[in-house]
Amino acid sequence: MERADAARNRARILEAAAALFAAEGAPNVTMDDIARAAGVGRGTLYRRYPDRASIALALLDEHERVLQEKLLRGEPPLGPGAPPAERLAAFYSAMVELLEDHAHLVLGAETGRSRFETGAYGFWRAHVHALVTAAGTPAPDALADTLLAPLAPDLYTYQRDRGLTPDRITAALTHLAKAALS
Amino acid sequence: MERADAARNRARILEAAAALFAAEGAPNVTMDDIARAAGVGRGTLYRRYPDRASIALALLDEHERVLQEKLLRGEPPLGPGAPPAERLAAFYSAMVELLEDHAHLVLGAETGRSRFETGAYGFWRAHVHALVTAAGTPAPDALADTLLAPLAPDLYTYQRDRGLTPDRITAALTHLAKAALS
DNA sequence: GTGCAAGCGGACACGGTGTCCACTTATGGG
DNA sequence: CCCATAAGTGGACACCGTGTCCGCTTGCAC
Repeated sequence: MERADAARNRARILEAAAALFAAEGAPNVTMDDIARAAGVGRGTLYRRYPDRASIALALLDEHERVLQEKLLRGEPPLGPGAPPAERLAAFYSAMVELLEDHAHLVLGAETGRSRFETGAYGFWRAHVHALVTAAGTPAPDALADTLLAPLAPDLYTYQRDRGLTPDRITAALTHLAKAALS
Repeated sequence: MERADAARNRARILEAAAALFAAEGAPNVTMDDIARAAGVGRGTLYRRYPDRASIALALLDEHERVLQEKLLRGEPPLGPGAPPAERLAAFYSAMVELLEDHAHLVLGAETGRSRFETGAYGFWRAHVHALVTAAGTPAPDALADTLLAPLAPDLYTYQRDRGLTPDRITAALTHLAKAALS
């Protein structure tokens, strides 16, 4: 059971972190900043979240769960029922939305390889792997990662900064999905 | 004009850095390590290379130039003359070879977004963009980045660590190339 | 009200980065 | 051949972020 003050502090930490990530960009926010903004000590912060990535993960968790639920049990084409190529295209489109809303705040903290170690990546990977296998393409193991690569938060923010619109990125991904799983 | 001792130190720095990157993995090597191994002071090191990424870049430069030359003026299918889909597949294959030889040593230093800021990425991007445009696909701007994403060094080392072989990765990329630019 | 464990927070040590400046040395002109 | 000079050198230093540790506080159950 969690003590009341602990719960309150957890909420304050997440709230403060979300605000700071949004204002400064996740990589520019230090653990110290977060602790100070939340009005807690460093020790308290580290007790729950050993690093920035785990805070980002906690902030993302809810949004990811919603999408995961839709993939497993939602309506086609996102959920089961549609042909693999269309399910992949729908997944891409949903992920672009998710990135558009949250990449600049949060995903920036998942720098480099740590991205692949998260549970979320495992889920996306399993989903795409199933689609790829259903479509009967060669080397499904490798192809699943390959098809997830364009969703790297780093790449997305880079593309957005270069002036590409979400629509245009989605268009490219839709073409890719249809072509790769035909 | 560069003084003789400066040239000698530059060579020693690059040699020491290459050895350390190979032995310890690029992210685990500090600037101090490199300076000590090269037998120069920190100031000397920083004078030429302000960070690890610039050292990695210098080490990669030669290999990248060779491939770039082949893309511009080499034999088909890598060079001009073959259909876009086959040129892209050949490019993927060559990049996998390059990653296999050097990713674990060097590309690890190009962490996160800095990858996109390098001249090399610009070159790959222009090349793929030309192929994509020639193939007449929609949203060529976005698609060029999308098709380069699977070559991220982070992803490559992750796939290799998970047991995927270069052959298998190349197979997935070949399928992707043929499918995307048909 | 009281005992106590969970929670708290700031002080601390560590390690890496990047800067700065007094010293050294190669180089080219006299 | 030697000297003036500017490029080059190297290590000391200050700064910053991280993560840990431990004495104190506080909520909770009885």
